[in-house]
Amino acid sequence: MIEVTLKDGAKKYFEHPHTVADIAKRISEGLARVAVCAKVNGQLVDLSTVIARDCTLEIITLKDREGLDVYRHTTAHILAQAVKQIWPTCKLGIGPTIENGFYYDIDFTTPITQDNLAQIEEEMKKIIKSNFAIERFTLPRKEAIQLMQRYGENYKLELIQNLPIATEISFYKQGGFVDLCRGVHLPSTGGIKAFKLLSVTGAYWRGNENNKMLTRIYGTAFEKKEELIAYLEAVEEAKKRDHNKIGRELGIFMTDNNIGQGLPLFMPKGAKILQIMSRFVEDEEERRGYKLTKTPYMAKSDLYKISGHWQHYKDGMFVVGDEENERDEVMALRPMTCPFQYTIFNNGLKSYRDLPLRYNETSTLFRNENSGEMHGLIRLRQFTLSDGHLVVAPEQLEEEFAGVVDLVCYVLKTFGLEDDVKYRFSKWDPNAKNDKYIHDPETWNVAERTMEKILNHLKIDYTVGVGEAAFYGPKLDIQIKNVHGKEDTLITIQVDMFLAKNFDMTYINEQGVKTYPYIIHRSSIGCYERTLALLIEKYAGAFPLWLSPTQAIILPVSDKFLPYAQKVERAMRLLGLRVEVDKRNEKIGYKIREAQLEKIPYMLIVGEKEAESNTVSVRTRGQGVENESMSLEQVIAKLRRENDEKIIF
RNA sequence: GCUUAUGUGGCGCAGGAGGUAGCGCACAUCCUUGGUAAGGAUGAGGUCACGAGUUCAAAUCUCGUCAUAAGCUCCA
Repeated sequence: MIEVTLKDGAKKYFEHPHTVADIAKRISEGLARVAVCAKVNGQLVDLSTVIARDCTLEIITLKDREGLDVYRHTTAHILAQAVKQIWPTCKLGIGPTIENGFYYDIDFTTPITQDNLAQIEEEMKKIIKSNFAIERFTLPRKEAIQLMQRYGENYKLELIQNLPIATEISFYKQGGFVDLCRGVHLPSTGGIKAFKLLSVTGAYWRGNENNKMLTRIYGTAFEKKEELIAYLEAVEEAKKRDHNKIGRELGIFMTDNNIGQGLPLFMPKGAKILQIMSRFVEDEEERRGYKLTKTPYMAKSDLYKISGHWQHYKDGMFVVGDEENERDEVMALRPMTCPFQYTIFNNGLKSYRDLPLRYNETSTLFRNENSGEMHGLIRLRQFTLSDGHLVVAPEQLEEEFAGVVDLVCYVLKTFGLEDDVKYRFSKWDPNAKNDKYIHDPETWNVAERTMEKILNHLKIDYTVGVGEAAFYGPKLDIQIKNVHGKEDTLITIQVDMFLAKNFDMTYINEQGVKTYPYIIHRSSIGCYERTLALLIEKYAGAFPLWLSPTQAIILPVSDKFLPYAQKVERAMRLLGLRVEVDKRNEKIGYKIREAQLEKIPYMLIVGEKEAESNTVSVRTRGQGVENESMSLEQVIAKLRRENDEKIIF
């Protein structure tokens, strides 16, 4: 007797082994129709898997995440089969599922372009229509290798060679096509109802830039056509919020061919927002006991040799002067602020009474990124960081770290971003290339254990990123996704274990002994440009009042009321509100439309009625909102309150 | 840096089988002084990213450079 325990706890008994598909049928015909695969004892398996022993069984459908992944993975195999049929000489790499679809990396002998996607889709449709059975089979390692050699699949061969020696190698066969694959798959190719190939890009084999670049075809698949269409529309919709598009449309920033990549120009509106942001951050830091510094944008190479940047980060720096020429003084634009603030700390002997010492600086940095890496305001060659370093005694580390986390959370909340971020504990990778990290496993372990303790104590919900640390220490990175779903670091808090020693930073402790301090390297809102990008996307350009470059625009109904409009403007400006008057000789409907498109929070309409009664007609940028007539004092009080309390709607 | 695309007046786009460019918005002037998402007329503005090559002739073809987008690698 075989006992099968279902997800709801019910038990089924069978005298003989049955396939998962059969068991599903016995449970219900309806379930059998929607079954995609199953979990047996928690392990994902094909429907054809034979159940011969007692187990727990959960039938997976397309409503489950795993089911959808299986469905998409099968689509990736159909893509591979189609490509092999059209270009028999191409070699297959890997074809996994990703968050919103799948991709397949393929080495084409003759490169293909986006124009070929339609052709491939047609071939895929034929394969789907043929409804080939998808059969799993396994081979011993040796035979698996022979099979892949026979097919000439050298990438698959490499994958097999990296599998543990003992494992049986599994393959899937559909029609005349065989692919190395762990599985799981649909029972036949006909199960795919809606898919689309999205793009062709390059991707290095095994993610290593020293390897050959293969062609990556991205695609997605859904249970129903309507879902596919809805997904594609949602992607298009998201692109409308793209900061790189609306940031330019709204006159926040621009770029210029003659100025260069990664060097945006902030126009008056963008510059205003950046100023509001940095004033807020600097004021808040001052309130929390930070001391502002202002340090040079460049330094002699000597400084970077002490900090280790010369050894670990030279490719990322803009070096000024020729090292080969003895008469040149070799300088570099700074990629980080740390060594400068450390130098300030070192000016004068420090006592334990000086600690914790919290330095902050609105710091402009320069990093020579590779040309393809720049992206809108998110990846730049020059950017300004809300940077800072806390020099603390060992026993102060935890409290100060917690203080930094508190500041960061407060700042995120004020900008309305607190629900959009994820925390990542970024560790070093002991197996990384020699020069990526300072090699001192013991210190790394100590620092990482300390940080882990602090994070757990603060009850921060984090993921771990191995190989994501800075060259000098582990980090708590605060991650955020942009409109394309790509994740970037917004804020970083690091425990720096090496640079203090390199710079011989010490303080005299209570016992009169020279001691190395701990250093927390942190930013409070990250780099302003990147944060601005994320804010543009979050609010689709309709910033909260306190961040809006123009908070209200006064719209006179006609020229006759311009004097009153200007009176209102003066009154509001005097109290620190950022207001403009639309003086143009246009109809009121036209001016409203323009203000609406500029996403100005408030429109104050003034005409005969208002001028006589010393009021304004208030319209908000939200659609369908009734206008409200308010006295000048009322509207000023309302806007000031909204501004001062940094209210986010 | 690599892969695939793109680069036409301030912006968004047409066109371009090689024979010296169009539209909409914006801008200027005039008419209209109009009450909650585009009133009308007239006009100015570009040698089609830049450089080289092919050609009688290039914005249109070729190559290179620069820039932009998505992805890879890298990273705040």
